[in-house]
Amino acid sequence: MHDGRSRREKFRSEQIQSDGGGNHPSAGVMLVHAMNTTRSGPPPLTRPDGTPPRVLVVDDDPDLAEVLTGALRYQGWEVRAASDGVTALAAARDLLPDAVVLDVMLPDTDGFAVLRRLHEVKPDVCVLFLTARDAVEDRIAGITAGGDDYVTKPFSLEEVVARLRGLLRRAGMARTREEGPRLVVGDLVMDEDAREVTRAGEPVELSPTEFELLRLLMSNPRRVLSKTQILDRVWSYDFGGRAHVVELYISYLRKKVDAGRRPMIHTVRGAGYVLKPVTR
Amino acid sequence: MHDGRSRREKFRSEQIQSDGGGNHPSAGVMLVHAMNTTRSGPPPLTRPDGTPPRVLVVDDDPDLAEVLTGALRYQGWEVRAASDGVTALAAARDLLPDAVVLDVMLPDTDGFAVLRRLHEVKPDVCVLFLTARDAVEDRIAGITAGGDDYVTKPFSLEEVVARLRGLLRRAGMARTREEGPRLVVGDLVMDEDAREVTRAGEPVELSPTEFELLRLLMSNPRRVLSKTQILDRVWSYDFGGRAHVVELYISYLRKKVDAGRRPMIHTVRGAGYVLKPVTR
DNA sequence: CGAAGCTCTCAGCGACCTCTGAGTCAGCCA
DNA sequence: TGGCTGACTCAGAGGTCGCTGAGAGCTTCG
Repeated sequence: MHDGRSRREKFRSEQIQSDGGGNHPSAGVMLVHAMNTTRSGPPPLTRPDGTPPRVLVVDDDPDLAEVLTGALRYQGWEVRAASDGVTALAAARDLLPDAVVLDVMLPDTDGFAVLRRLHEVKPDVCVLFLTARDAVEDRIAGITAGGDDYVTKPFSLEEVVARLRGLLRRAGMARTREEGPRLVVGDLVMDEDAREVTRAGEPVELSPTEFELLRLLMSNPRRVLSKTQILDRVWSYDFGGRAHVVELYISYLRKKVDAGRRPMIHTVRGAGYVLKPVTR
Repeated sequence: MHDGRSRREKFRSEQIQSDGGGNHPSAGVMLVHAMNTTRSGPPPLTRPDGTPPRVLVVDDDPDLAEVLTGALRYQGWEVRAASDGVTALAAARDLLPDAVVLDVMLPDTDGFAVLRRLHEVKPDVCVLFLTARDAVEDRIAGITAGGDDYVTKPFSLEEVVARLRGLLRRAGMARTREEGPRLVVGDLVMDEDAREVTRAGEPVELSPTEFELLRLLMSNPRRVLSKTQILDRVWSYDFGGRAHVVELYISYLRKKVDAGRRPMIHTVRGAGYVLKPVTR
């Protein structure tokens, strides 16, 4: 099937360009085929009136905005995008969003100014900041004290979605079916908030990447995910590596999750990986 | 039928660019006439109002566009084709498609731009990208943000159709008769997402090609498929092999699917193969 | 400043898949 | 019946895919 080849080669050339010049190639570039399949497992969030949550995406990079918009819409949420502060405020007044994804670097206005005005429009809005890694973390830290959150670029889609889901949940959006922020597949249980995982009651210690990968698998039980899909969702968009890392991390997960027990992680040769409860 | 030849040559040259000149002996690879018979088979997808899904095919290669259009129409869907970004958007406004098959290499526009405009026209449209395996220029190998997907050239028609069906299903097109992503013929059951096949409840292990072939047969129960048709749909269009492989893989399938049981796979001498439920 | 942990690269091995070739069998027609 | 064509199967070469150990660069933490 489609392996990561084209992607890989492309990254290669990008890397060459950017290795000479510094950091990330213009973002947006390789966001790409991020979540090709999967409407995923966890029950959707809804507003008190039963309608889907409303999210406003504010970023001046149209490609990045497009990808984010798509990813969030895919969660079943109502999404609108804006490319600068002025447009954002207009959209906010119209949409009255529950949450805003806000790039702190905007062409016309300072992100924080926008933030202030946003709260005037809708006081209880929660905000997920997008910020460069080396940006003034203190200011962010100060701002996010109020229940907001932030992620640094480059990020993975899985991460943005998870954070946003966390914000919305804390802001009072209920899950329709279940209550807890827990993923359960067979005797494998993940508490997303506490970042704890247990298999048959026994705790499983995972590194951040392992956790993220397992979350993706548990969100899509019984569904084969290709290495490319996994790469696109778990790793950040500027990752230049090959699909090989996925194998590596699957191998790590197996050692920790399946360790000696009956395996839940299965390889489907030529297709990808599946997580499914042990059947007898 | 249409000339398989010019098409073949065209594909061949494309592939030479990308393969670096791999040697595929010219063979009677004739795409087309794969789907020029009448409809049947798997439970069709429908839109909520009962009408067939609408799909827009955007590709600047008229031969490829034609082949795709034919294959999708054969699924019972309403299909329109466009050869560039501008035409595509116009067609999208008119047709309001549920899904778009989009070649990322378009003469006039950037794939990202088209994608953005498409979403403006119809926010919930889902997109299947076609991308060259190593196209240096397509910085978008995929762009899949939401419930989108992509396939790399050269692809097999079967793969495109399956992916598109997956997208449509997840986008809310219900099957008229059945619900799940499952194909059922007699006691033979295929779960496309989990990539699992069972016969009379017992699991059947299949290699990727075997799986693809069986999917084609199960999508066309009780219909005779010629070896050429099978070759065209299961193998990618640049495959240089002969029809002999089909016999070989049918033989493999028989060992695994029919193994000792009453046969479901039948040979129609001089015509092809059929899959049908066991009758008594 | 050293230790520990995390992420990723590299390389080797083993298993599996795909396809070729050749030999055999089965059906069809003169 | 003999000859022909089409279909089936076996065996095997070659390639691909996936798994894992070893270790290097980096960050974090004490």
